[in-house]
Amino acid sequence: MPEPRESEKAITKRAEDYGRWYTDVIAAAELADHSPVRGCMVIRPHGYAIWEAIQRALDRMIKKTGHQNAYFPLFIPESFLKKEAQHVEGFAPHCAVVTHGGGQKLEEALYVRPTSETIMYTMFAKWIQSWRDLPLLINQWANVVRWELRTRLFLRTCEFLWQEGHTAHATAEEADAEARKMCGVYRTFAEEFMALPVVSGSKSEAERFAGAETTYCIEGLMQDGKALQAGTSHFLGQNFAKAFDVKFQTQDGQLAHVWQTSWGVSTRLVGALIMAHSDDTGLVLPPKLAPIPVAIVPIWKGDEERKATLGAANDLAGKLEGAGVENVKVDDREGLRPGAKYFDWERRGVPLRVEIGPKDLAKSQVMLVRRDTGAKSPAPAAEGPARVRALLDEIQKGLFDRAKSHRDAHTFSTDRYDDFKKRIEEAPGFYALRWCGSGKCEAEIKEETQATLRVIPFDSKPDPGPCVKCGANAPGKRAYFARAY
RNA sequence: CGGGGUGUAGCGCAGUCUGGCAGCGCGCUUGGUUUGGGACCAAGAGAGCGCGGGUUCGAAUCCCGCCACCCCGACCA
Repeated sequence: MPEPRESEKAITKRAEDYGRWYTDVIAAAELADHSPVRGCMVIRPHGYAIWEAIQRALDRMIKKTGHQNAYFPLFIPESFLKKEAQHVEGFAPHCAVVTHGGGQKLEEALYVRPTSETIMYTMFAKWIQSWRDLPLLINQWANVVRWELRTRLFLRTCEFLWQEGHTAHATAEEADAEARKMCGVYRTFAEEFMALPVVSGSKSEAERFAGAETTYCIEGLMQDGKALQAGTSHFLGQNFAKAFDVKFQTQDGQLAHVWQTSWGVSTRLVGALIMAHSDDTGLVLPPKLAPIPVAIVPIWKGDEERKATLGAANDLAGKLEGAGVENVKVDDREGLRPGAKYFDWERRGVPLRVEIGPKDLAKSQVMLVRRDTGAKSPAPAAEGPARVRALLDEIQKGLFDRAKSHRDAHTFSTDRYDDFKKRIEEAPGFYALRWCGSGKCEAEIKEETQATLRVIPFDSKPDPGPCVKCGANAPGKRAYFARAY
């Protein structure tokens, strides 16, 4: 690809400064902007359209697994938040609190929700009486607020959008299975829609959600070798049920607390998408989540050619819509030369560009250009719609494969601590290490290497041996450590 | 919250040391010619220099205070 013009702000090269590159890509693709309120972002139309695509696909999956959407209040009475000890300890310091309303000081302060366990389970307690009311499977799409000190667009902002699922079950086994199931749903979503390979598994005690018994997660690896938690799912045990008195009568007439789960993904996924696939030219989006999967650029000289190529472009767009490819964009802008249009769509991450010029019309063909590889190939006009569909599938798969080889190439294993310490500097990525399970070793590793325990993968076998840090027996699976966002 | 940096037109910057009435490129507007990888010509619009004080005949430039944002570390989806 050609060098950007000097006069225009260039996108910083990834190799030069990955953080700045990330910011530049977001600006160039007009995904989001910093708001006047510190730590908060404005999601611009193109960025929001990506979130909507994520929502559309994920909402369908959540409903297919039996959950229903509902909506709970933004405000949570202070006393609710304080009912579960671990939970309040984890969240209270990061909350925004409303103390006044209607010009008067409130009797009880209202917390702006950092997550909705407490308000939801207060209601669950009212709704659940019998085992027949279980399982209760609720999801909500909402905004939440956490008073973060250091923020980055999409990855960490004080307010963010997310989906939070909350369920109640009759048995621990069922609830744990639910938490695992939803982690699996996230994994499928990440891999099939985002083209992002992830490692799924459980978190360590130190990394788990405040108030949970177990936290499961999916972890992706970004192009710079840093890990990103892309989704979490928690088995809450009866911790909240006891705090909020969520009880039901069993089939044999006993009174029992429910077993619960909660799980969520957020607008952080948009950040993951950006960092997983984009390049030095700008945004690269997987076709399944691209607001505009195909942009058709007619090329003309004079009115006659304009009419002919624009006509062919509109014709193809119509056929694509008919073939199930929605939101195809015909770039009929006057006053912009074709090259300028190419750059424009490339920056915005449109997966496939179709060029139709007089030469193509003469040969009854269209020119197809992939965003991910830059490969340009002609296709007979009659086969245009079919070729476009096939190429979009190829791009979706190609992005996943590329991300997966990158992930695999940056997943290492070592048994020597000094080796790990050295290599995490030179080659960031996942490091599969034997770990004795102690929080002390985990904390020391973090202190000394800035790497945290990201995940203990589901699909790996126990590999007993000495703990990489203390040498004590590590009987279980290897844990994946990485530096993370 | 600690360390570093930056605030001048929508964006990127120059001007600040050595005070003298704000400039360049891109973008934008209008008209025309263009259109197979960021078009060209012409004419325009647009900021009073992050905010508040001060010093001075005069402050974007000097002094004091504050704020915001960015980057790097401690906490989190």
